[in-house]
Amino acid sequence: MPNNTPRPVIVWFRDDLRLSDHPALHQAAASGGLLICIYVFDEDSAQLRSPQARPLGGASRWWLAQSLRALAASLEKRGARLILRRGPAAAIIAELARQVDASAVHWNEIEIAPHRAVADDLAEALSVAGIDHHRHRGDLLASPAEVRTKEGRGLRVFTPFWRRVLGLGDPPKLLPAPKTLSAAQGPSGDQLDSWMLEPTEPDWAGGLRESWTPGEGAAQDNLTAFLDALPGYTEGRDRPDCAATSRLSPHLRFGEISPRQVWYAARFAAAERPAIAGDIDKFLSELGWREFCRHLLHDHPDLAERNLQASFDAFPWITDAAALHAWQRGCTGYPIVDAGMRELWRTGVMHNRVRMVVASFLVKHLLIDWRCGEQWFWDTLVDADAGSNPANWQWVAGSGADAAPYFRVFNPILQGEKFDPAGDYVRRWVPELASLPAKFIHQPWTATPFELAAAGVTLGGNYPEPIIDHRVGRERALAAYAKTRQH
DNA sequence: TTTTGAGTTGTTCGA
DNA sequence: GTCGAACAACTCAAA
Repeated sequence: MPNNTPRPVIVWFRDDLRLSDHPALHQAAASGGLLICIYVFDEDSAQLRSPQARPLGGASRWWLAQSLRALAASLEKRGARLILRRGPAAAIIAELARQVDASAVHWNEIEIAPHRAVADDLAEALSVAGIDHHRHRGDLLASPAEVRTKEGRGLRVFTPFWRRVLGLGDPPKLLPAPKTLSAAQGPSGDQLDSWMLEPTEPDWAGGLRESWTPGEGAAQDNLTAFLDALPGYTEGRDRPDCAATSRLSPHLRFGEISPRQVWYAARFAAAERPAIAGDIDKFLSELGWREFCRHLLHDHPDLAERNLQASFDAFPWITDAAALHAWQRGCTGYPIVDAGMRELWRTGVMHNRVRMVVASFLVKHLLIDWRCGEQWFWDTLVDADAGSNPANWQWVAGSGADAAPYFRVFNPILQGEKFDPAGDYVRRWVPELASLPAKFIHQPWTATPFELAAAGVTLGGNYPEPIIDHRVGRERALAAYAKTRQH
């Protein structure tokens, strides 16, 4: 006698913690089966235990926990449930699929080699078990296969790369969030707290909570508010003392919003307001950089490990634990650098302009290997992305694709005066300097003892002396780069 | 195959 | 104070 109960359909959530424009969820819901939604916290698959797939950093773990709560809540609102499991994803999902006699498993692809490899394992296990699987398009505007040179290589210069992506036209149309979901009587899962994603003793996440609301709803709100305030983005985006950036990066990182959604929202805003077309193009090109870095990672899975330009393998990096520590804690004596590093520690992000300044300082003034900086960012950024983080560090160091020329050494005083002219950004994150006049805020050592005393600043006391003289650091960097170029 | 033009984000120096 | 040149040479993409 035939069983009329529809068989369940599994949706495997990954870096796509949203309901709208979610191809896997959309298809699964449309297929009419009863849904089982699952997220697997996977630090156990062999493919994810290599240098090419590092465990999440502390800040990212915190974000993940909040984002999963938000996703679970919005699934429940629509009648479904999020099941949490921990362990090797392929084995766990294949086993679940057999247990519940699933008719199919759906997921969105992650175009990162180790994640693809895990998905390949699952696909194989499901095929053996005779269960359908559907791999849906991932969170890229274009697939790496679509953007190749005539010789079949990936593009390594941004401008031609982005022209090619733009030439492909609009990405696939957006998919609406399913209005209601029919959930299967699902098996049980883990309690989120048992994963210990959030810090307890000490609880250092206070600054993250103050700064962010993870989840799809907040991501959409941020996007709308940002596009409303977009005029002037092209200049404003470089000003850490102004709130001109989109603040979408961690939402994109965890797939709470898709790049396609950002793309269409921006294009719609441009159509409505032709006057801001230039600002829109500039903003979309930032999405292009995310895309570029991910394509680069696709072609170079060891991007976080290995210099893209092999000539840098001989670079004379210095091991200096004390200097690295001073940089990490925001105690270099350069206010703009220290402000950035403290913003990062407190909020899990750093303004883009300041990221370049602190990165240049670590790599060029201190001659510390870019991988040390990349790893620190990986641990402390809520938007730490497997593509963007190493690609941009390599860009600053000069070892990357389309890299900055060696002689581009950011002057931390000049950068501060140019992009934080009144010193508001420094005052916010380095409060011990808050009473200094703007004239000295980016170079407190040039103030007289009287002026320092009046502002309550003691150099070498409550604020450090510069750990290296700018001119000395610059000359030393240029000399080191000159040596590398001879190879 | 060869050639050509171009390449995210800067700083310093001297006229 | 402002402005242009120098800071190198190399790789990439496309014609």
